[in-house]
Amino acid sequence: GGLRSFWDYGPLGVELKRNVRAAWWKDMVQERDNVVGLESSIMMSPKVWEASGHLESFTDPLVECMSCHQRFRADHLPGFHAPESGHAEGEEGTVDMAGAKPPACPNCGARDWTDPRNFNLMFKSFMGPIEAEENVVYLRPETAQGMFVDFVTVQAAARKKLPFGIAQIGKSFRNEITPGNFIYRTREFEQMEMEFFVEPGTDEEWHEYWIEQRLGWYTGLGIREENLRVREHEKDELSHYSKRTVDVEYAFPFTDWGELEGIANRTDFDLKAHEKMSGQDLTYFDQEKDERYHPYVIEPAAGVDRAALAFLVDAYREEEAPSAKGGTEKRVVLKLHKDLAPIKVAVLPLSRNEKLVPKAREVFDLLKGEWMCDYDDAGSIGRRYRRQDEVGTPFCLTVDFDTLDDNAVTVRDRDTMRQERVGLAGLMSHLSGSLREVKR
RNA sequence: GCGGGUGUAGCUCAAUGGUAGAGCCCCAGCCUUCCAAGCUGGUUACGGGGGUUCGAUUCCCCUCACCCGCUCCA
Repeated sequence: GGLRSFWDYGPLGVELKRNVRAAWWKDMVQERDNVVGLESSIMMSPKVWEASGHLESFTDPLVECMSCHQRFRADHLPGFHAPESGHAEGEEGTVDMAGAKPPACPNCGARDWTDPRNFNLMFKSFMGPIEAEENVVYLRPETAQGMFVDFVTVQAAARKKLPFGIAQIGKSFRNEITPGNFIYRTREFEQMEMEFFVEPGTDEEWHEYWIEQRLGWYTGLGIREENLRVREHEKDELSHYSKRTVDVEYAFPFTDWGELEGIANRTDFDLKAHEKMSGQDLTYFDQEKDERYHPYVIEPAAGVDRAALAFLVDAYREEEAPSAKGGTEKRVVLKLHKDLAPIKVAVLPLSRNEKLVPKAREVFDLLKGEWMCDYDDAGSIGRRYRRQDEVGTPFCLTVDFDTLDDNAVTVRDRDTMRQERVGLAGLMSHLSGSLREVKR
């Protein structure tokens, strides 16, 4: 049996996700001299979540109509007192009867409610053998706090001056009330977050910069522009830490638009909050200006799983292709960007002929150290091409009887289905050129 | 969590109160030497538990999971 909202990625899915992470890391860390990486732990001192506001603001007080069983946020209905914030989930509030009747249910009009109940979105556990309140620990609901808590240490160790960023990829956990839509909203998910620390006053400009950068990342990896948009958050939907947030949204087939990434101006909220809680000085010393201040933070926060899903959906095509019998037939092909394709090269002997197989193995061995390759000798060559098309493999190499004489293979292109003859001596460099990242 | 719906093979479906078939896929062999060919054979399923019954995939209950809506976010 499964567990609601938890998913496993199979052999191809795990490669796709690895490639999404790698593409992000390359773009955000490797190719920038003002961004460094970090891997912080999933469990942190509960004080961190107290300081960040997640213990308080990640709590939704819910009431349920006893008549129609619809649920509403208690603080959105007049007459309710939510449980005092910052306390344990499950704690009950009260109905304020001083204000006459309880509110009418917006759905059915009844006035019969359950008591408001706090629902915190953080998973919790207990550290050590005693399951007591003082031993409660939380699974992080975002990776960002690691960057804030470690800000001073990383800044000093990496010897970075503002503006600079700290990037992290890792799992986060949120006890969502309603997960769903496959891997779109899950309770365990993976984030790619970067906190970019800037001088206050330059934050709005940098915000614009990162919005543009992040859009370019998606389109550079093949997402069609018409399926992307940027949406400004309304004032009342801003997170507790945010001055301004825009979402990068994708036109998922199951919803009109769904969020891929949030790009937030977190101001100096987090650094100041941690400073207050810990007593540690979290200011930055600006040598040129000879002053100390709390940097503002611009945060592009993306979901690995959502990005993978968007890339997958966007790449799926059904095409008319000529068939061997003369007519046309449907060809299913994943036109994934080459950087994202789970398998880069498939090695296919034309048949299981005893002379072809060892030669094909030789070609596979030649390439396997450099790229994720597949070896397949089962079925007709046409069938094997289509299999690779379906999983988005950019190139198929066919070892035929001529190979035994000319030491060359046929390189077949996924998108054009065209073939060219390439000698084994130049095969590596040929493929390197073909698979090289498409520069924006 | 609440309301509604649904669970049969990897996928799409079928049948049945007497323990399940098909197409596609997959595997093996033959054949075949560049775009899902053909022939032969083969693997794989009633989500789980309980009840009624001589017998349950079928009827009932519970449970788990998925889909749609409410709600939320990376």
